[in-house]
Amino acid sequence: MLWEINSNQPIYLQIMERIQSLIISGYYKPGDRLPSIRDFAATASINPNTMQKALNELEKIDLIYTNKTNGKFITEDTNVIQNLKNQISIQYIRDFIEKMMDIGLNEKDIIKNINQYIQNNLNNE
Amino acid sequence: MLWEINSNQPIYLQIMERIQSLIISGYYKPGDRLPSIRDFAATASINPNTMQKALNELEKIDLIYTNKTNGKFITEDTNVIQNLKNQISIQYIRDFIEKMMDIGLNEKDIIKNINQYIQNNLNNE
DNA sequence: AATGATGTATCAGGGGCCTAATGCAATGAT
DNA sequence: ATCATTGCATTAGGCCCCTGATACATCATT
Repeated sequence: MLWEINSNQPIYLQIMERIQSLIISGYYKPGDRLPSIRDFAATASINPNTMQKALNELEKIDLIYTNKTNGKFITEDTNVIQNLKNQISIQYIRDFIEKMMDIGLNEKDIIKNINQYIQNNLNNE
Repeated sequence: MLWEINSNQPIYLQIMERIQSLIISGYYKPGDRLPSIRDFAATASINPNTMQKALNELEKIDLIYTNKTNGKFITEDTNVIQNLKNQISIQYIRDFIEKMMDIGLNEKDIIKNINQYIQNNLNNE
């Protein structure tokens, strides 16, 4: 698993989004136990305090919960996960289209370009 | 013109990308003179130092140039602009697809979702 | 009962970003 | 010549982020 850190955004937000994706994609399943903060931080090569901050963000939106001193676990409410997945995907699309239109491309350009990109780069099957 | 500032990324980078889009989209044309740093900063409601930092970034990639004490101007090399536009659009597509796949969507999902979004939200003509 | 693992909290130091306030050199306009 | 404009540079202060170190309470295990 990769934990690439880009310098232009707070690390704790990048980690937050990364783990969020792992949950939404199903890599981590409802009820799964996350690694301990210390282990998790070591794996991601960041400070435990920073990892804690990232996990707190995920707890704020009910994606994970804490079981006393047993650790942190993925929510068992699949609706929370599915709703977030829908919301995030729409947000990604919205941001993407906005950026593309900002540089002067219209709907047709966008559709054409992305189809072309996928044809050229992703159909390796 | 809107100058929305988001808190999770350095302001000078957001301003840099914003002006870059204005050039790429053709709002600012080759040879156009930009507002003075002081005026530009006031318009965007940021500090002149921050605006200067943003403009320096644009100058680094030869998108603008400085004419002594006359001000800063858009490059007259249309190739630089066109190449950057191509590069940026590919980068946006790449980042978008990566994020979408990170949350568990495949190529077909992506194409389907974005087509659906455009159908529902952008065809107001 | 003792130990280890876990979450949680705090403190100090450093770095980057942003603002505010100045100052300076060069150029164009008057 | 004088003045305003412009780019450019510097300094100081504040804020947030990140790290490193440390400490504490709780729970499960032994």
